[in-house]
Amino acid sequence: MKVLIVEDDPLHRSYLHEAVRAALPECDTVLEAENGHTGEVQARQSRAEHVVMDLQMSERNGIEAARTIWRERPDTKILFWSNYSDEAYVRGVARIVPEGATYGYVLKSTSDERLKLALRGVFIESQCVIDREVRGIQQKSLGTAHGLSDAEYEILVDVALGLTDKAIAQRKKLSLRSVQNRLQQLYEKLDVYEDPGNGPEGWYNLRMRAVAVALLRKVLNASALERGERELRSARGN
Amino acid sequence: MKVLIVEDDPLHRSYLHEAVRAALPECDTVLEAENGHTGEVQARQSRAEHVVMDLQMSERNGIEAARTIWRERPDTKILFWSNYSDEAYVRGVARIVPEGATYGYVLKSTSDERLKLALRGVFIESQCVIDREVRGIQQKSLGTAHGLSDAEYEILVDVALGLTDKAIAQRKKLSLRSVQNRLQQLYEKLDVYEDPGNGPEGWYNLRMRAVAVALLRKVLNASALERGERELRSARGN
DNA sequence: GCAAAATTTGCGGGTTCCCGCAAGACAAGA
DNA sequence: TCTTGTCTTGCGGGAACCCGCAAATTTTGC
Repeated sequence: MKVLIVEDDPLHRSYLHEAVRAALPECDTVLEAENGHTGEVQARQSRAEHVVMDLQMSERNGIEAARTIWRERPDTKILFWSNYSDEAYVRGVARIVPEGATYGYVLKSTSDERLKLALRGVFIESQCVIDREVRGIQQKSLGTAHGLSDAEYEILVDVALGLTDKAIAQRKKLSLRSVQNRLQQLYEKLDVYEDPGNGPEGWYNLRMRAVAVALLRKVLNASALERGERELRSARGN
Repeated sequence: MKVLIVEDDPLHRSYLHEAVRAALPECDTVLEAENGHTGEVQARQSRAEHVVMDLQMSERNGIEAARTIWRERPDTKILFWSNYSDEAYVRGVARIVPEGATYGYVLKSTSDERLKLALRGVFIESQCVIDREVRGIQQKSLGTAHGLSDAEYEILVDVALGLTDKAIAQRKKLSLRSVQNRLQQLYEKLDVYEDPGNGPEGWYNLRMRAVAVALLRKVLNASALERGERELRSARGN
């Protein structure tokens, strides 16, 4: 059994190495990669079916890398291992998990014990192991309470990239007014309308404010923006 | 001699602990804090004059903590130790350094040797030690080439928070038109005007696009936004 | 102290955004 | 089939944004 570790921080990498050795005596080789790009290459060459993946690496982040790995071999088991449980990351991972794939998502702050359980759960028992905190975010993100639907999320990204309503309409094959409707839903859900009595009226530019709120709440983050920007550019150049 | 380490990641914390022990034999006590808030408290209680500070911690980030520490004792020597050299962080640190204070800024990816040199340089020799990469960002940020002036940066933050032109005018005590002028400078510097021939005209909402570009280039980041939001709220509630 | 340079301000207009209103489109269910 | 609910689209208008132009003001350099 082979395990590939993709993690850019050397300290965390060697910690993971130890953890894998300790948790999985049946594992005979542990490979390491220091960013998403070399991670993809290593996974392809070594045919490793078990991967521990950091999100948020320079060069190429974990979500991108995981996507291409899963595209090539959808039965690869991936344990995501991240500092943050930003809604944007959780949503990003959920978007790329193939049908029936087994994966896990644990925070770097979890105990050694929990990490060990996650490693065995995902790699040996083929369970999906998701940390409580992360699970909480996932629920919130799906629960219609103040969670955004996929449609709303996509339009949020487009707006955040700086596209006009017209451009979004064209991209999404919708009428101008429909785009604006979705925007209004977004404004509602993100609770952007001003508290009456808190400063004069017209204090906020709703469009911008919605994005600001999304960023502050981590519904959106820089890495999601980068992803959006790349997609936009590639859509242009075809 | 006392050294206080403020760092939320336990692995990095113990690594730093070792590094301090090795680099500074004259240091008799090493204290640790796991976020900005407890860091401030520890600094106050222990009267430590030497601090190694992570930026980007939950609870209270390094810039905030450093500011209050320096406010109480401006001669404290602080070595910032961060994963990133985002322009927003570099600018954030530069904003709070008191006149004549000695500090350093090194990346977590530097070698043990360079870290050691930085520790001795800042704490013993009272030099300012700044990593090459960080220095590069600093230059770029100050060089008028495509760097933003303080005025432009501030307006960028206001826009990014979602304020209307009118609101910004009021806040900054300027006329509406002046705010719009500053915005135009911003659009120019961030190079937001579309490549003619790249899609139809009117593809971008300049206001939003400027913020998106700033985020993508790390001129602005989530932590700068949070800082702005706090300031905004406190300005409201007085 | 004065002239040049940079900033600030007002005006006017074209464009985009924000949104209420109401008429179609489509699916699920009685 | 008819109702009910959700989603989409068009129309219209008020507000905000973007910006060229030119006068007023402040800052800078000598």
